[in-house]
Amino acid sequence: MDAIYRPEIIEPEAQRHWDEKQAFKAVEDTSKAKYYCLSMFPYPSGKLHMGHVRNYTIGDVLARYHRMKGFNVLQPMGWDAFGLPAENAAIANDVAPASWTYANIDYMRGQLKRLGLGVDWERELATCKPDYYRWEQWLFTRLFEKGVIYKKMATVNWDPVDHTVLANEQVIDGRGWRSGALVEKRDIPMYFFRITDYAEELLSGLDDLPGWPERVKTMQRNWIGKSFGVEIHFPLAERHQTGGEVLKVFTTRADTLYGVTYVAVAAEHPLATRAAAGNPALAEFIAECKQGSVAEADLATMEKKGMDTGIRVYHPFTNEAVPVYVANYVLMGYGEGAVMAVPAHDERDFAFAQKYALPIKPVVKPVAGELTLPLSVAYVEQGILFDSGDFSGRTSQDAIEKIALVLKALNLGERRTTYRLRDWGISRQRYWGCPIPIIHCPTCGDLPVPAEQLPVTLPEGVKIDVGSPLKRMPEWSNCVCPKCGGQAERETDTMDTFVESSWYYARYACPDLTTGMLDGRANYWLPVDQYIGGIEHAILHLLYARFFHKLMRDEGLVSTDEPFKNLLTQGMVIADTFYRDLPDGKKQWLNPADVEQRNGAWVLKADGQPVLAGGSEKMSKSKNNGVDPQSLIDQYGADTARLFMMFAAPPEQSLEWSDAGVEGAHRFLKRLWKMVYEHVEQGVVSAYSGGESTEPLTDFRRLLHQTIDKVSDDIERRKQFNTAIAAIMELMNAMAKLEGDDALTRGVRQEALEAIVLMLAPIVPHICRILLKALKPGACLIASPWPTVDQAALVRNEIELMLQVNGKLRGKLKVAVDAAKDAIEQAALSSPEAQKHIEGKPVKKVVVVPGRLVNIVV
RNA sequence: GCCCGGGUGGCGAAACAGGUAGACGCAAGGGACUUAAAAUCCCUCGACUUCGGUCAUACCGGUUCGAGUCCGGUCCCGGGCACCA
Repeated sequence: MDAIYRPEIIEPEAQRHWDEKQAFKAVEDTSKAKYYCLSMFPYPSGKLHMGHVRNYTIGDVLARYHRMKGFNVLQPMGWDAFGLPAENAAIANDVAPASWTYANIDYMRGQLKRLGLGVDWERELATCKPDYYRWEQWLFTRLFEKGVIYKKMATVNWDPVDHTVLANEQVIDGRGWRSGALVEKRDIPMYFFRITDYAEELLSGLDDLPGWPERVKTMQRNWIGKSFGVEIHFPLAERHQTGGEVLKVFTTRADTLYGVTYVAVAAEHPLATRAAAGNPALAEFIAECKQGSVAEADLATMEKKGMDTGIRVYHPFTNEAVPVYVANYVLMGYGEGAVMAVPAHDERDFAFAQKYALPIKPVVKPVAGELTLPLSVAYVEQGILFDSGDFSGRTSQDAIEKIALVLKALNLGERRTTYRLRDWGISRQRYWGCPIPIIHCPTCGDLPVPAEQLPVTLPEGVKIDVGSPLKRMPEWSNCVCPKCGGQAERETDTMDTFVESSWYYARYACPDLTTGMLDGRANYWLPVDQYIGGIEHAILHLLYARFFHKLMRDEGLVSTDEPFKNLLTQGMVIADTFYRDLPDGKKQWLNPADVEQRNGAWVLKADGQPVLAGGSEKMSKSKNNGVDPQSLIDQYGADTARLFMMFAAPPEQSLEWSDAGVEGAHRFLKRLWKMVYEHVEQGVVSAYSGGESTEPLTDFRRLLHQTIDKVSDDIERRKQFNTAIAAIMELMNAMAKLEGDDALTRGVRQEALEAIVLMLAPIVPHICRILLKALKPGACLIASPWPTVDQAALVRNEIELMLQVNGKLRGKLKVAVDAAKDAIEQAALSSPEAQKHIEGKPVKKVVVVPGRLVNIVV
């Protein structure tokens, strides 16, 4: 064994060794329990950033740990290779998206291998390859025929200067990021997945996922947004006849029906369009509402505006006329695109009514007490109805039931359950994505591409500028109708990249399959036992993947209901952002590595000129604040990078990036190396295996086995690696104090070092491989089992209790481990520390918490 | 704006089920070794203190013998909001 720790030598050697042995090749084996450990695959943005290192190290620690515990482990890796950044890079650097993407994949694969991940690289896949996306297209055609996919109009961000559709990210302050033009909303035809058909199952299925973090399930529940309410019809004619025209609204607060003072409809609502026909001012307002982005965050924060349509509807019970407003805050896509407004009992309606001097009519008061009138804020709680006709005096809950019944009898509404969840629009007017396998025939309509003609291959090597080149490639889009044989055209839109990432976890089971999407191997490996990824995917990706799993199940492709049994959502690695304002009003984002602080101000290192700080955000390409781990790995090695990342914070917590402490992690590995070196230099010894002992050795062995117990629990149950590492550090500190070179002491030291090396192996595998071979010549790390706890070593006779008087710590008390409660009380009361603070005052009671403390209350 | 998290020493954090606040590490200061430096090793390290203690887990209030942990409210930071992935 070398006296000096040299990661630059031992790490490549270990990686070469594992490669040659195919150490991490996963083979289906029904004789062993399987463990499918999956980290979310990366988008090949160019270089790894610290968030990737965190994600993949967590996954690798869990995979290697379970391997040591005897599981048949699968840990694959691949590339989420379609997407917008490739098009942006292609425009900026005048390269084809495909070659940019493949070059990034090659570079990042090298970086991942350098991290020493225990990945089965034979299963690697890239979603931009036809052998992957052809099965996505195949499933699409089946779902299209089944009616799970349909076409309808949808609103997008339209850049009127570049004549292109913009992603929400590309709209900055209501303007296109490249052109600077004011963005407009535009309706275009798109394909949709009927995810709302699965809303109920997606919601109830969350209850069967005990291995998911509660916060993720809460977010998904809120996103699906099941609400029980009442659909209410407001007739358009004063003397309503059954079958006459009505305006439908949905509300969860039917109890406030008598407080309705206006009805608000979305700008796209047919009633608004009708009213605008003879009203230029209204038409102009509706046009104004159609400006700006479609993002909900923008809609929700903009100024609430509205305009009277002049149309009146009639209250279903009182027959009073109610004005219909067009309001920019009403969403066409939710409910009926119309809401009944009750200013007295809804904050948003209250503000709107005040702005437009509309009446505010309270009809619900608290169960105990009265409303102070006039209202200064909306009263939004439920309560007791008043001024509500026959319903006055009823509770809100009761009134909702009764009102629904009466409406039903009048044929003017009924109880209804709605979901906030909307169908999933997957059409993208972009080039670098999976082509939607549809053929448009002027005589036969929209037809799915026949299975034998799949895949519809995306032409690579295409140069692009603004917009999708597919729309300008008739040689690609012209085709023959599979039904009538006439001249037809291919769909030129591509799919949302969330579609690819919704099923890749299943394809890893059989990435080489050329005759189908999935085979029986998928049912061996699925569900994923442990899924690890950023919390930013809590809703969209994880919901879409759950949905897709159910679609595949209903096609008979998989046999389970849910794809991911256990989920670990790692916190974001965030870093400062810096920028400069460019003359054209755009921002130039600068990497934190190129920026430094001089005299209290941030400047660019290159030119010394000031830059602006933009706050901390998750590391991303768009904000250029990713920190490349490469220099860290080059300088200290992969083990140090892994150890440092795992020690910095618990996985679920967000982590502000700082490299302070890297030295410490490296120092720890050097210390470990030295400790093993000095031990083995004295000759081979076998580990302590029972028999005689001394008090210090018994105490040390108790700590050793407590540590094994704690580290196992930290990794397996708590998935908290920082405390596992801290416990091992404590153990090593205690061992450093252990004196003597006699055979007994050296045997205990051998036992401890073997355990330490094995416990650290999932985190820092390269160094542990060498250290284990030094400790036990001929031993193979990746075939070694996890250390076991010697229960006998844990036994103790005496414990220390905290002694409190009135909840304040006053001393400590040593008692026998099996001491009776009375004896503990007596010992506590008679102790000098307690006597001193009792000062003769009467003792009210004594609280004894077994194994913890005694509290004397005076 | 809405939904979900978070806030503890100079810094990253620990305290797992309401029971010793600050484990472990970083930085800093002091010392040993060295011609010197690096490396390594040892010690100190929340604030105040009359050296008895007192205060302290973003802020305000509550429950409890006892609150970083539970409840109500406020402020700040991060994630998501359906076309970034």
